Amino acid sequence: MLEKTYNPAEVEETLYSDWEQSGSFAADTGSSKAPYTIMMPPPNVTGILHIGHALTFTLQDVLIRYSRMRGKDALWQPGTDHAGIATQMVVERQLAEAGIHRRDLGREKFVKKVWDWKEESGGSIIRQLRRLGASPDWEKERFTLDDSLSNAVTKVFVQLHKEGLMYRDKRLVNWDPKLHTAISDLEVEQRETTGKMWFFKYPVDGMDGVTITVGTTRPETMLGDTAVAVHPDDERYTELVGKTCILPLVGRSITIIADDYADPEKGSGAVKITPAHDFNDFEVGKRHNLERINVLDENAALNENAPEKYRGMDRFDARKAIVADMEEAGLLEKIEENAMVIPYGDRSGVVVEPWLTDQWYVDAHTLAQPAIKAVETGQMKFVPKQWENTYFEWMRNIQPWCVSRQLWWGHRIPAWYGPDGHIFVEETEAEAVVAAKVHYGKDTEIVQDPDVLDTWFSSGLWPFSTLGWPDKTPELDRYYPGDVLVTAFDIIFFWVARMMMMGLHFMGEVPFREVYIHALVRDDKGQKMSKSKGNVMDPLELCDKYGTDSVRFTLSAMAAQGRDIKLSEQRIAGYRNFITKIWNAARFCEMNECVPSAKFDPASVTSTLNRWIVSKAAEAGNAVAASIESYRFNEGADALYHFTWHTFCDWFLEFAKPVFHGDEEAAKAETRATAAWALDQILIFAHPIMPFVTEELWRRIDENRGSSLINGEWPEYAGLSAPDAQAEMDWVVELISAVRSVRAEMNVPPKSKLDLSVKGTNETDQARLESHRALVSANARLESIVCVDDEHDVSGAIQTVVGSMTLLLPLAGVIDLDQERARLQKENDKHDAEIAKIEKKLNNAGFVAKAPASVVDENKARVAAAQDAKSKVLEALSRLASI
RNA sequence: GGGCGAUUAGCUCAGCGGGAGAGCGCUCGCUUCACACGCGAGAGGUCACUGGUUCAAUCCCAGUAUCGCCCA
Repeated sequence: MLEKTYNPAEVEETLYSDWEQSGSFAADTGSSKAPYTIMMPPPNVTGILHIGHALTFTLQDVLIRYSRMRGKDALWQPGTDHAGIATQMVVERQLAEAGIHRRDLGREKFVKKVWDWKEESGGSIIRQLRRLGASPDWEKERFTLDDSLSNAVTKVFVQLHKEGLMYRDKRLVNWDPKLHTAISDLEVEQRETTGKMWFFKYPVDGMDGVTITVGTTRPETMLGDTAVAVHPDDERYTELVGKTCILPLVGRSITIIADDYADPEKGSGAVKITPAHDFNDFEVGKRHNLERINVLDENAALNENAPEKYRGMDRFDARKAIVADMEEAGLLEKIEENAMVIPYGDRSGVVVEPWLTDQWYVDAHTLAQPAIKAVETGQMKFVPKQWENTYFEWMRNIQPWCVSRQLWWGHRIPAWYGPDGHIFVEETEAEAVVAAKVHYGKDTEIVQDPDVLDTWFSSGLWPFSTLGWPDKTPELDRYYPGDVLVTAFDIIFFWVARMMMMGLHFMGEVPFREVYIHALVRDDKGQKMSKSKGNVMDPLELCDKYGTDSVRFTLSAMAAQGRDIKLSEQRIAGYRNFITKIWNAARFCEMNECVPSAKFDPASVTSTLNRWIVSKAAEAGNAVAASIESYRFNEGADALYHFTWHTFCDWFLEFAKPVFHGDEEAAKAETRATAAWALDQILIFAHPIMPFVTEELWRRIDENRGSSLINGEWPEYAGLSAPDAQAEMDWVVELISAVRSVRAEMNVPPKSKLDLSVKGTNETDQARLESHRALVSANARLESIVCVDDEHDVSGAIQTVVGSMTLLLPLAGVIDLDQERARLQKENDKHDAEIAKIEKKLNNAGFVAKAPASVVDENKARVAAAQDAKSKVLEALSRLASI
């Protein structure tokens, strides 16, 4: 006997390990089934499961479990990402607590420490994933720093280099002065702030007392100025172009140049040019062949190129000092408030500095071309489609991708330098040594590049590196390309774009056919959840409180396309109740000896009631399947919820009660078998979303099944449609609802049973009444049901209209005539409104002429029905008047 | 500045060219032999605003307002 409520805590762990140990999650390379592949976006090894993970992994698991039940050989490839900066920061922080800096340890020891940390505390997110019920093929779990994946990274780097798509260049990078590494454009967060603009006067050479005023937001970088620019058309400055001015505090003579970059509207119209410290100025510098003077060190403090006084000062201290010194020199014209955007490192949270360094770059522009084309031609599709725009926008304007990082944790760049700086890019040191010998004509000492690669470089290879590439493995052959990638929009650039470029370049094929972009779970202010903002919700706490299935169902039900999710705990509680409802439906079936049978054929049932529920179950199952296949998880969840609660529980089981309590053995047997079958269907099509409770019930309902639901088969619901049975049961539902409505409005005590007389019945009505007498009586709480003719005395009866029938309920003594009149009047008004609305349409010649015939007919039928009902109500009203 | 999205019941949100929906909340009545995490019956909405297209607009188009996000 099932308990009164489902207790998730008791079953989840057992079921999960049972699934895992029985190999239910494993893909099978030798299978004759068609493959279905999802690459799990590898979470950071430092990651803690947050609600966004819960959403994305739930949806992926729904797809995987569904596909598995659909007879596919499903591979959900799991793993974790080494997360260069994030992981290094975690370990550095730990060391810092012990007062140790990574430099004290040295590279080798430090990297060892990180590995130790990874083995001990890393990957907790993988354990948390199990709590979520996720069913990836754990045997195939990978880590981006695994030997085989690292090997792939090296190969890719070397090949790209050989093809000229990977190169070293001296350019401005986004330098993080706290982490001491370059970061890519994507890792920079642009924050709007109100800052200041300082107006400095630079004395013009040879023109006594004449100055040119430049507006700047970065006074400290003036020490590296190598020009002043004005717009060529700016007449205020025409005379000064070509002349030189003196850079105050430094004394260097710099040229006044004309360049379109200077905006006459902004500031004074003249702008100082610091090619070594500003991306725009760098471009201007290139056009005018200006010297690049770097005045900052790796900490963003002033370096030896600055005048002695400022050397070693932090950039912001230097700013104050310089402004003060300029003011003292009488060269500070004014200070204005200025709305501006300041770049911050997304990991460190400090202001990022454009800094001139040598870095490795990927020619993303070239790689992007096939990746753009693949989406244009539909080889890869975004769902929802609108995200194509985001993808195209970025891909078409893609910048060289800086992939080197000045970190120790990550894939070491396979490049070695000779004494003269000559670069050797090879897969191994041995090969580099050989190359150097060839190049120099003798054994020559070479030194490996100390840098590592951007984490996203290896992530970009994930769809094929995890399958064994560059080896030609059976897995690679079978599971690439994947079917769908499921992710949030925020990593379209970081990851999706990179996988597309790498996949197309190295595999010659897109890495996946579709990308489903789901919502972002935001906090109550609509803010993106992130660790740094500290506004994360803990899905595991919710799982503890409500059960994992409740959380999964809630997330699925809210995963509508195109809008972000604001999650409320109340809603989870509501869906927990749904699970209890399923549980109790099963309990009811158990109490009434509804046992599933393998021999049961749903197409063979005979009673209207059973044909009806079979038909409805098939509809629901098909609706859930179609929803999942089109990534409309919310619609699938709705279909499931509605069928289970409002069709199966509210009506079918209630209708089955009189059968179960009756003495027609054949009907009883069929209805029991049908109920058991329908319940099984609910478990089947609920399983992808709610794996635990469904599996538990599947086993508890029939301990001799010998199979797990996870390995169950999703039936083809064909040939089960029964429109006649549906029409008939709809009629019954309407009848019962009408009686209940009157009872409630008239405050009839629930216990008292009424005698129902029905007027205006046709043969169909009479036959239906006859065959459903028991269940109508039970559900409407009736003592008797009789059909009467038009002459029947209705005095003292409440009347209500259902279709062409008028229901008469004897409520003499309880009827408040005024109340009853008001009730009927209200009903009448409703019909009037309906009739007016439709007639207006039908009276429109254009409508009748141009609308499809079916729509016109439908409206005609509706207005006829409403008129019929109205006349019945009017009749009732007139009878009332005559009492 | 450019782009995208949102505006529907008290709240959170579905729907999207021909009958306005869900969950929660609210009201009334029920210890009805599966379930009070329940059952039954209800209340509640000029579908942001203004134009346009159409026989027909909550839905399509244009504009306005407000809010949010992304990119520069």
